Amino acid sequence: MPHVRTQQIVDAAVRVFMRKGVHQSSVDEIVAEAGVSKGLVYLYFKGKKALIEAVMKRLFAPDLQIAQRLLNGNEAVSSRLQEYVRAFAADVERYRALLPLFHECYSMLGRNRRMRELVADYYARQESFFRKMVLQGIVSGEFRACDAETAAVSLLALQEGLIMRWMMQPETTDWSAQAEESLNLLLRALLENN
Amino acid sequence: MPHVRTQQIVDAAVRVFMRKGVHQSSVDEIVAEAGVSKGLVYLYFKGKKALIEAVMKRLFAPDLQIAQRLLNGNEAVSSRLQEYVRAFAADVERYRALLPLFHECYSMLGRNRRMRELVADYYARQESFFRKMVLQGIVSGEFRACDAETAAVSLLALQEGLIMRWMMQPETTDWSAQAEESLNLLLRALLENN
Amino acid sequence: MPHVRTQQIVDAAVRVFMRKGVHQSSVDEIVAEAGVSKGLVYLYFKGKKALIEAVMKRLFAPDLQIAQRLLNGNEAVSSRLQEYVRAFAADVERYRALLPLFHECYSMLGRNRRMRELVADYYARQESFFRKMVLQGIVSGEFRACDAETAAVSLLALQEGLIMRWMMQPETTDWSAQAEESLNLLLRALLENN
Amino acid sequence: MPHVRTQQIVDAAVRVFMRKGVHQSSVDEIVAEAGVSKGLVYLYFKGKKALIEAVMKRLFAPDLQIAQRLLNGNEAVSSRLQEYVRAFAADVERYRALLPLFHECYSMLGRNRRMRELVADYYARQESFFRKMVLQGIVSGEFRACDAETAAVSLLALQEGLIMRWMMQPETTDWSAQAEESLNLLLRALLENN
DNA sequence: CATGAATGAGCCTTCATTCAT
DNA sequence: TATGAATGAAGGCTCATTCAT
Repeated sequence: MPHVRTQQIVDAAVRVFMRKGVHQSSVDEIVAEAGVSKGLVYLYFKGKKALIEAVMKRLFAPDLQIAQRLLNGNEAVSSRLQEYVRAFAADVERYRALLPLFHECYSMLGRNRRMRELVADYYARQESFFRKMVLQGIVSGEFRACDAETAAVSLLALQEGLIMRWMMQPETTDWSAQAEESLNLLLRALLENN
Repeated sequence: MPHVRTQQIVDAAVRVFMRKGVHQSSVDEIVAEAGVSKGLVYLYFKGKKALIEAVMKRLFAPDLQIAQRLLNGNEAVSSRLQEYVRAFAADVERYRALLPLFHECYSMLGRNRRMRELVADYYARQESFFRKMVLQGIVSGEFRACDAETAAVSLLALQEGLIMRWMMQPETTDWSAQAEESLNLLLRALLENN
Repeated sequence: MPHVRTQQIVDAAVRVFMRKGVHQSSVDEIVAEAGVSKGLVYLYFKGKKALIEAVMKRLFAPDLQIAQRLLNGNEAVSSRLQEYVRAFAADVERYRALLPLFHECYSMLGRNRRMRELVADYYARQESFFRKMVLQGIVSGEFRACDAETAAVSLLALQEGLIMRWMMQPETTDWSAQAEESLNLLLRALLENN
Repeated sequence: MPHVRTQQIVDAAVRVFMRKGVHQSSVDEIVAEAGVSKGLVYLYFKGKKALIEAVMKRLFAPDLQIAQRLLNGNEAVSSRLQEYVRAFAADVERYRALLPLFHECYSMLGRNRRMRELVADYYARQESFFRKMVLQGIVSGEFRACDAETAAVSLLALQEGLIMRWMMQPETTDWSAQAEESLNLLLRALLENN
């Protein structure tokens, strides 16, 4: 799968998709951007749909690395969640041009099983990360004995909602701070002596 | 603008978009659904883009009526927010087939100023509703003296995030309850004696 | 069905198919020949396949008119069959450039149900014509009491086989005479006092 | 030409052509079926056209062995022709999946000189066989003094026509019997005392 | 106001063929 | 001999948009 040519084409597709959106981009444009022939795309991908899926797969991949690292940290869960939010905010900042892409993908969910599985998998992992973090907090006595599932769902929803808000108001200057404040508000509901 | 023919076409467009999505729907299909001629669509709308915008305008409109009513209520803010969540959940349940449509719109935000304004306006109103509610709570002593802006943003983000989650996991049986639990968690961070 | 535009497109398709064959002809060429836009073809025909079917339908149609006329004649069956062969030979002569077309169609029979039905129908009618003629001959005492079915099948086979032979040896000068001689040979097996 | 690799490729091509037809088959499929590399095909054949020609050459080749054997037989010509028909019917039965292939070839005749020569040669041999048989019959007094050429042409046409009929009506159960009946009818026109 | 026949640019995809290795 | 990655021309088809009536 990490074939050099696959990489090259997916990279180009990401760039073109960022510029024009998925539906407005033609295979010709991707081909031109990648510097390969049109036929080659169909040698490595079954069609445009498959290429889109590959692009999304690639875009979803890196987000979970931060989570994995933080899961094994020693600091307070609150601190680690705050660090996560900061890292995530930086990530989103860097790939902000990709946000519309995600929404295009989300809009396919009802009609594309592969895409649905891809996205569902990503969200399951994210939720799992939050749940584990909350459980760590409860076990260590940092958090009160709340329902970890509800907390995880709320944290995830908060994250997603903030991204959406950010997409709609790109002029917000200090998005990272806003995200942290929201997180802190929610943490207040989780912390023990509060 | 509220011409009877305009209405007829937009209604048909909504139905077709629900069935197939915005990009997969052709003007021919909408025309057939509306029972009008193709030329008529171009008499009332400048093009497909304008039609999509009209459709979204219509879809964004009604959601805020509940909010307006609750804003003038007498019960505790917590109760009214809970009621809002229930009403909203019921609404989303009813129009769940439209969710992908919204995402298609969101994906246009970067390249369509009209759409951006439309959506931004909607979110501004939503946020305003939450902010006013929080302020009411603070004034009445129900909520502690927190930052109303942050609270409003968080409530809005929570709402959006939950919708997205629901879209991705349509099998979730009791979505309304889940939403209420998340709201309660956040309320815990806002209530005075907690 | 006999829409003026349909006619126009089918006519053009016949001409292009005659020049290049079915598979070597592109829709663009047909469109250019017909002097209409590409989209129009797809307004009247579901696709290239459907267009080919329409072409064949048209080509099969006229052959049966002669047969119908001869069926109601008063002369001896032998004479009328001879006349049929002459008329048919003239017809084939005129449309000789179309013969490869028929073979292209025949080669589709296994993978195209519509085409199969079309051709089967044509052959059923032809056979019916020959059977009725033979029966007329038997009833009138011109022919001996033979199996009309076998005779019809043989006449039909003879006709098809001669066409094929002619296609393969276009240089044959007097094809009509050859066809008549073959018919006479077969008639010898059918006539009473022989 | 009878190189082992050539054989291997042509064999594979025949199998693929039988499954999908000439035009619907890609070089890739033939290559996969043959288990060789794509480049190799172009090493042994100038292109797809040349490969098709090689395939047809192979398919036309074996049919004449029966004829040769029967030509040297001692039995009555009628009997031998009947035997020929039976053998031929069995042959066609066995290779019925190839019939569409022949029609695809026939449709190329007008635009492919090589193919034309190939087919013409085959038919010349077939006709020659029938002519010799008829002449044997005339010499031996079994047949009346008819025009051997006309008789041969008729026999050949009958054979071809019957094959075509069979291709179009694959459901015909006893094709061999039908063929024999048709032959007998024609023989009636050739036999002396009739 | 209203129609719907007509347009044509543009898209995705296929596939015979080549060539560096 | 043999490979198979790479090519790119060409094809079928869609669909937003126009315009004569």
